[in-house]
Amino acid sequence: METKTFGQTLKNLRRSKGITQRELASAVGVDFSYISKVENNRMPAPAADTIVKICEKLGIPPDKLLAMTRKMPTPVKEAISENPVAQQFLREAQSMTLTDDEWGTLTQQLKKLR
Amino acid sequence: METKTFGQTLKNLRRSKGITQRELASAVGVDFSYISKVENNRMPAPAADTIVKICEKLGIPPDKLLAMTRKMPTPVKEAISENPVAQQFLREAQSMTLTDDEWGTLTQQLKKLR
DNA sequence: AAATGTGTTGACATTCAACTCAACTTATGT
DNA sequence: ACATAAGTTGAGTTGAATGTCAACACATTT
Repeated sequence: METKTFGQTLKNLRRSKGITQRELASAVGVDFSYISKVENNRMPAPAADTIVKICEKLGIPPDKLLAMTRKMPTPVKEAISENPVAQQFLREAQSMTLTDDEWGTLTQQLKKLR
Repeated sequence: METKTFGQTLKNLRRSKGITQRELASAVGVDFSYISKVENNRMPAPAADTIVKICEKLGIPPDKLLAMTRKMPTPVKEAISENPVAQQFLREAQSMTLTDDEWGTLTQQLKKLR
């Protein structure tokens, strides 16, 4: 399981779409030199919301890149942090160290809720 | 439902255990004047990890105090944010804007998992 | 009353995230 | 070879989070 860095992964994705750093940067609203640094791991990964914008420009879902950074997009974070019951749920879940399958089960049950 | 502030709640808890600000502070690893400010709402609530330490010293579960803040302990945050499946669950949940009852139901189902 | 323990306040400090800006280098097309 | 496009690098900025330190006030004990 050779884990690539966030920067390398981003660089590959961007190139595969034939987009320059400048194009990506201006679409996202940051300086292109910042993209360069991120791609070369000179800086930590961007804020979650910036990652989401990057993925929009690249036309891909943000899940993979987000998961590499241990960051959460603002809407998700707020939805959770404003709700004590949700927090309770997450603390339980964490202390149980759920498997992926179990998370999947919960997602199913979540959908059945409506 | 008269909601007490974090500071007031902490002050009551600490006093009920007969602990001074200095004792608590040194057990937690912060300056006692910081505890004072938090108790008097001169500062925002401490970092989640600090709250956990406070509760350890007080001999109580951190849930109640944590729930009063919008913060999540590092282990919890990391466990969910580095797991794509968990993130997917959260994105779903967030987009559905679950009620407290629904979160409660999920917590029940979570416990039934084992 | 003096000493000691406890609490409060204002000003300042540190760390980190998340960048920007200007200058430079390298690669590419004509 | 030259111009232009693309990428890299160093230094500095801004703001939020999370505190520290010194000075003082109040309360309690001896």
